[in-house]
Amino acid sequence: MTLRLYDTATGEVRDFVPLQTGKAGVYVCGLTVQGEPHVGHVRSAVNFDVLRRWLIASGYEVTFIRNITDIDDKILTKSADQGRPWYNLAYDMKRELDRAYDALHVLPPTYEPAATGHVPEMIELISLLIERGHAYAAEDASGDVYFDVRSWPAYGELTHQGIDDMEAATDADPRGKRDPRDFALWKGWKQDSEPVTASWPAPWGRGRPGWHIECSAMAGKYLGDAFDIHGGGVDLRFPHHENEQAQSRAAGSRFASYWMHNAWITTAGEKMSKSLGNTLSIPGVLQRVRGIELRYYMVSAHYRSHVEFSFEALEEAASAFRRIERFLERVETPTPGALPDAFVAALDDDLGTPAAIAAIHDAIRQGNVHLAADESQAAAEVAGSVAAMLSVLGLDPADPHWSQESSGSTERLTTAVDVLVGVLLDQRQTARAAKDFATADQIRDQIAAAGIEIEDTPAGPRWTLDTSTSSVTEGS
RNA sequence: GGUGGGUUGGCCGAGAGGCGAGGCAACGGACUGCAAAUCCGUCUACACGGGUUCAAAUCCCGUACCCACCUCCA
Repeated sequence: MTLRLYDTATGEVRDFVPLQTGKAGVYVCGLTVQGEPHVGHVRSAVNFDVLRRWLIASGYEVTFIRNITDIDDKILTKSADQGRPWYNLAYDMKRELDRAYDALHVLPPTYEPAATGHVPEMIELISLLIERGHAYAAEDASGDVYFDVRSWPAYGELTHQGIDDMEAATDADPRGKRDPRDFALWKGWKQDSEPVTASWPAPWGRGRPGWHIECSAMAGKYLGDAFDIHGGGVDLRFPHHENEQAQSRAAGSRFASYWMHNAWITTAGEKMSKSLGNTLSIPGVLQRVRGIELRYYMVSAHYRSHVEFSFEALEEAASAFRRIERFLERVETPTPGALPDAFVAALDDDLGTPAAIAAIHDAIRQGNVHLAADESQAAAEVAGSVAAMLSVLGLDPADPHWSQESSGSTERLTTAVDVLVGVLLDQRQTARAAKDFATADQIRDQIAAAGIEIEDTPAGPRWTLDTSTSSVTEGS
């Protein structure tokens, strides 16, 4: 069984053949840190995190690079509006992003290069492109440097477009471009509107790097002139990835062997208005469900499928996930288990996470049957297998990462609640033994009103927090 | 205009010529003092119109509607 991946460049699912046996180099476009991360941003990160975990589980030694863009027009504009240095805004938002990644258990990359830390590499690359006749300094006084699209016949190959078929750029300002589709590799410093801290010296004058050149320079530095997989959101295919590939190849690199793009997650056809944007920010969504449940929701759809985000669907996914957790909780000590063939086949088929999750649910039904039949050994084996599958998807509830949030005081609180609920449950058991069911039910209702669910099991009653009732009501 | 994708049961969401993915919800049954959890069962869907085929949700042609990208975007 070999891993097969959908490659945007060829438009088909094909066998993954790494450049070096047993190794995989992956570059994923991270974010421009200019605002609070929302569910859409994180979907990309989660999808490529699953890719990474699966490569590792399949025996690959993975080098995983995900950049951050910490200088661009928006950052400069926003920070100016907010009256603070651009690097402070970028840094704050970067920390916000880290928190979001962490909340979703997205593993830290091998390295996370920032654009501002790689200006010399970019200047070197731009110089090379100029030397080779694929880039030129603007024919006006802007100080910009552009990539010459017409000098690279393969331009458009990634997205299967011909230059002449592209809509003429409506962007009003052709500046000193030879062709409207030429894109900026270097942006000259605008003395009157941009802080000097946002500029770097270069052979063609002070300025800052264009967006596309960043990724080419950083991917080249950390993964070499040829690497296996380049990923990002669908919207990045053009122009970002097309441009990246063109400039890297024009500079003599082979660049990525496979291009993977995740689909969008959107809301009911509406634009992300301010109010919607707020509720879809990661901290906002995490007031409704736990991070592990949000991750399950994202993983339960295929990464190339467009997802229409809704809290209803999210809650539904959370319910499904709780079924998984309940099974795991009922098994005392899982025996380390292997990944079922169906699960492996699912992920090998272009990361078929929905089928992989179906395999998990199949195992759980089987495990529940074992539990019902009091076959604890068999159940423990199933639980081990389930845990192994969940772990590959970053969804193992037993992973210490997920309990990180509960600090020592939370643990003590849990213990305290356990004792208190225990007292009530003892009273209820006494009432039940006396067949005083009215009292027994009254006690259960009181406990339920506090958000705690009671289950009577052969081993006695047990309580769990009722996570399905949202602790937070929607604001108006 | 160009490029890419979509329309699946009450809902979410897979599949991509034949074998009822999976989940959520609902309903019936078992279990329970009653519940909950769990198990068993029920709900047999693929936008529309043609065509190919022994066989089509899946392939082909056409129609409708939707979305993304071609400008910053995960």
